Amino acid sequence: MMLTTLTEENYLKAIYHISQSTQSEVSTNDIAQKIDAKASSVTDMLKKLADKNLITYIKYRGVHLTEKGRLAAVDIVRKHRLWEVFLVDKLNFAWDEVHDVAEQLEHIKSQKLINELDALLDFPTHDPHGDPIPDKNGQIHRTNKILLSQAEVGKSYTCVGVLDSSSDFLKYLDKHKIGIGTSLRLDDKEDFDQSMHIIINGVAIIMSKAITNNIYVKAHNEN
Amino acid sequence: MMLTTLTEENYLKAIYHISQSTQSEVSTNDIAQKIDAKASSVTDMLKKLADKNLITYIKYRGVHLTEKGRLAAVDIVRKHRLWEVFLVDKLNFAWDEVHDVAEQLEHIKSQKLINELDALLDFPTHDPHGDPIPDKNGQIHRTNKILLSQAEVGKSYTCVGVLDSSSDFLKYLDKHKIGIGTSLRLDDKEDFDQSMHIIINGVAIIMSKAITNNIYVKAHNEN
DNA sequence: TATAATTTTTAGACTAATCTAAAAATATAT
DNA sequence: ATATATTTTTAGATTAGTCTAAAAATTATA
Repeated sequence: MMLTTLTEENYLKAIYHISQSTQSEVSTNDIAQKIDAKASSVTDMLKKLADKNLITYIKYRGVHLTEKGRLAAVDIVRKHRLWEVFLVDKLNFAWDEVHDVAEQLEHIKSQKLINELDALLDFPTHDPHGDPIPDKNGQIHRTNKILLSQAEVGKSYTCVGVLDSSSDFLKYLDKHKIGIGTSLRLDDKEDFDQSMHIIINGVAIIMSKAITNNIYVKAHNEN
Repeated sequence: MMLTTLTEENYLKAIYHISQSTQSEVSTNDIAQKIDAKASSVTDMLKKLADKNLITYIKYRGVHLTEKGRLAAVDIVRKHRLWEVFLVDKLNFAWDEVHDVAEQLEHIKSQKLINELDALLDFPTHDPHGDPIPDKNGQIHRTNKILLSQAEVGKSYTCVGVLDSSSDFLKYLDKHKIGIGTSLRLDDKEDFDQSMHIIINGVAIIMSKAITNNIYVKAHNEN
């Protein structure tokens, strides 16, 4: 098993995350934007990753991860999310403070470390933002969640995750006492701007589409 | 405050540890040996560290840490030792397994992380090998320990640390149920080879000078 | 104290990851 | 279908950290 450098790992992770949303081939520019590097730098790295059989790369045609590359990427995601749980559950980090530190911790190389951490945290299935934690074999147990913006008026939901994990957005949620597991009911929806009337803990608040588009929920009485 | 790279941190730590044993100026060759690099590479790095005011460096004369450099080095040592405690106390690592992982973890940059880790571990003062953990201000609380080889026949002692932390040596100690906090009594000492007759948990064992030279003890009824 | 041995530094080169600027390929629009 | 715009790649340079080989300085020895 060939060692991956920290930089390679960051590229794999970026390709993985982009391919999650686009489904199709991942473009050089998209990676460049995600990594915050120039497209020319990305091209160089893509050649390197292709040489290592971590991606398939055809000039001008974009890339996708090989199975080997996907496993490597998922392993980093697993570590990232486990560390996030550790930071929140054991070290009193707020959920908007964990990302930068987890970005560093995810690159620590030790199988025993991550296995024991998993056990210490009691084998969590989701990170503090509601994202699923891949298991040891790279399997991801997905919940059938929808965006709050897609919810039906009159129904009740549980908040199961967030799309945007920016600090500003998470602070908004904290301010309104919304977190993973919070129950809410959609009372009404304005046709004009899609803003929603939501009841949380008996309190009514109005959320703009910008907000509801970034909260994942699961309908009550579903699995 | 200027950021230090991972490599710079490793050099600072090496210089710190060497200067602990030698007291005087640290030589290029000693650093090269510790870092496992060529002397020419070390010279290059010394210039860089001197430019950053982390060491004072006079060509051909060796180096020593400035106060700024000492604080940076001690901060890394603090992190290393706290992580070692974490690995042993929370993640079930044996004391001969912690070093390599702690070498990686010590470079994670987050003040909050290390403060919270310290609290989680209940503010430990010593790492699993008995070495003192520097406090937040870089102060080190030293115990007046002696090597077991210097102990007096007939007296009782407590094991407070080890000099050699190699895996082989630590496994030897594990095998004979010797750890930090273990009580022992020096029953006799051979003039010929300085081997010692030690009583541990009522069991008598004989230790060669090679062993007793690597165990730190504190006499009973001392502070 | 002159010579030999050792240590340290310099000079020049290499690798990984990055950049800018220009060229090539692909996609879009008239 | 041709021109224009965008994306991607190439070419060449840069930086951090490392190396080898040779030169310079220091230390040890006779």
